[in-house]
Amino acid sequence: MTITKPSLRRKELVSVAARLFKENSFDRTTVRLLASATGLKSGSLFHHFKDKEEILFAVIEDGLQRSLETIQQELKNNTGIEERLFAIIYGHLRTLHGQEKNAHTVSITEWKSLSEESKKKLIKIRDDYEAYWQQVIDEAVDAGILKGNPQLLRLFILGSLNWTVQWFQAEKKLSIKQLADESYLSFTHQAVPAK
Amino acid sequence: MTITKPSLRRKELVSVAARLFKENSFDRTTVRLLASATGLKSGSLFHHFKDKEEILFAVIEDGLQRSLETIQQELKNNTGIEERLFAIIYGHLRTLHGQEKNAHTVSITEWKSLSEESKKKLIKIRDDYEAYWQQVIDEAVDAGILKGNPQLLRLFILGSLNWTVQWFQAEKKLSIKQLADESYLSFTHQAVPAK
DNA sequence: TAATATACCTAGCGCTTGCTTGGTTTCAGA
DNA sequence: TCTGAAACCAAGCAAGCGCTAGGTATATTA
Repeated sequence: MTITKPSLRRKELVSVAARLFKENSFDRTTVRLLASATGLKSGSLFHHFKDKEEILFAVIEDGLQRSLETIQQELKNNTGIEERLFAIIYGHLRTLHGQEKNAHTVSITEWKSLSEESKKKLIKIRDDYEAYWQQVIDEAVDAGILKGNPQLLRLFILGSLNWTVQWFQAEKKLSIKQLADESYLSFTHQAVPAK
Repeated sequence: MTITKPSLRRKELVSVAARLFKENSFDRTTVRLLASATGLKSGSLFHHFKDKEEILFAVIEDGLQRSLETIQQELKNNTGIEERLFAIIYGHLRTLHGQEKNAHTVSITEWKSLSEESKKKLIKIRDDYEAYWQQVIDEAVDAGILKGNPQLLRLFILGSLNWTVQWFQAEKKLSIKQLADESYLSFTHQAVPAK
């Protein structure tokens, strides 16, 4: 076994880094800032990570993994196509705006800051995630709930949801649930099915 | 008159900067890189701009102005609500992906890199732009072409269109016109009206 | 043709960045 | 209680950053 289980401190660093990367961007978050936010000196970070990019990698991996698990769970618990479509939208928005939201946000906004090598390692999780989405959208188009090209629909819907990180603030005017309701309505032209 | 008309060189710098800011981001575009891409030495940039942020300001101002003029023109040439909705979508996508696309893209992706002071100066153009959008969407909802809360619809539609900068490459698989068609279909559930 | 402003270059300053090195503390297991 | 590894710190290096100062070309106008 070469994989060492992440230490408590490492987990803390990933969590704090996620917050800072979201607030200031990866480039403008210095190792000194991250260190002082954790009560460490800057040099000590490199006992836990070999370089700054490895921190970003850990954050994004965490964000992708979490969001994947969330929608897998959502889809397991819902069978009807209307329920499934709403569930995947809601799941996506929950990991973007709920608790521990920062990592998923960073995995979207800072993907471009990863090295090509890192992208290669993480693309599998992303592809998995998108495959789940594509499946649901294909079904929804077949059922006549959505209209248009399924692949483009996936990009349009995910795009509009991802873009919410630019403007949505949970519980300010709208709850995450309400946001999901409205998104569902905009794309399907019908209200969310009552449970 | 305190406003001096921009020199040829300045225009060239803004255009090249737009390209580089889009390709590498503002933070990772050094003044040395921009200078050498224009055949200048790094110090000479500061004869045209007082600092690096002023370059970003000029790029974003250009991008906002251009896109505003485009949709104003589009709306002037179209009267029916279906045509107007399609026209504003198409106009937005054209400034994002057509010729001179870089500035509009940067005005979206690098807005957060502006100082608060700069944002204040430019927010007026952005507000104008969004007001045109809101107007069209309000009309479309009234006419029953779109379903849902008009304000949120604006955010969802613009979000999905803005997100295309992450994945769309003009003329590779789809033309900009086709992309606009598909977007219109996804949100309205009906095909674009024939001219 | 001389005067003047504009455009550019050379050289480098001062600062911040990610990261390293070498030594010290902390703490779990024998 | 001793020992070794893991976790941390103090100090600072090398490189890159935005930007400046002072001088030189180039072009315009009188």
